[in-house]
Amino acid sequence: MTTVLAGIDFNAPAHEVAQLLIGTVLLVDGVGGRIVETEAYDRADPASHCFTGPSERNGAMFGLPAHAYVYRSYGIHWCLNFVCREEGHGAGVLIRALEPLAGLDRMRERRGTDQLRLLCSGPGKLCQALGVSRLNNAMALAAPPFELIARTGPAELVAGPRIGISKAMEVPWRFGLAGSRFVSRPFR
DNA sequence: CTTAGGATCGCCT
DNA sequence: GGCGATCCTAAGC
Repeated sequence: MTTVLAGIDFNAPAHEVAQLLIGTVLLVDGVGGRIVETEAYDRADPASHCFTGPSERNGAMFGLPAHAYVYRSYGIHWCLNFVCREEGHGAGVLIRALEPLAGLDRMRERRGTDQLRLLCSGPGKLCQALGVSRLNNAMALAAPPFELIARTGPAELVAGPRIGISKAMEVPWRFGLAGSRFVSRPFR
């Protein structure tokens, strides 16, 4: 099984994969859009779920690269990560926001809003819009229902501190597509 | 515009 | 028993 998908080698540091993912298109069962915001988390990172080692919840992060790690946030929302592997350790990239492109009607139905900007502008929102749940945990990104499509041209990136964490707040591992109005919060 | 609080699950100390 | 890689709503300025 290859670790290369959409021209990206997932057997690489999470902060590199996080940048390469910006601009690629993610579909789940034909529903999705362009990735415009990501965050990287790795094994040496106190803010990461894998920092303290494998557990029932984070096991997928220590599994195969180019697979999904889905966890429940605040007991309510689902969040989707792409598993990377650095030096044999677990790491992941949190998918934080998409620019909606395909399956808009299904997204509107699942999200309960007509406003394009509110469909996928956050990790919990995009999982709801794409129908991602625990069922998708540890699934290969190379096979249905997942589909990852390489970007056609270069992407201009912006970076900043990650959102919603209380540790390692100085690490600038939040990445976005410059100028996109579909990010969860503006970059400054 | 900003801030505060509630929902609610699983892991951690 | 505490605390999140969140989101929504309501209230305050």
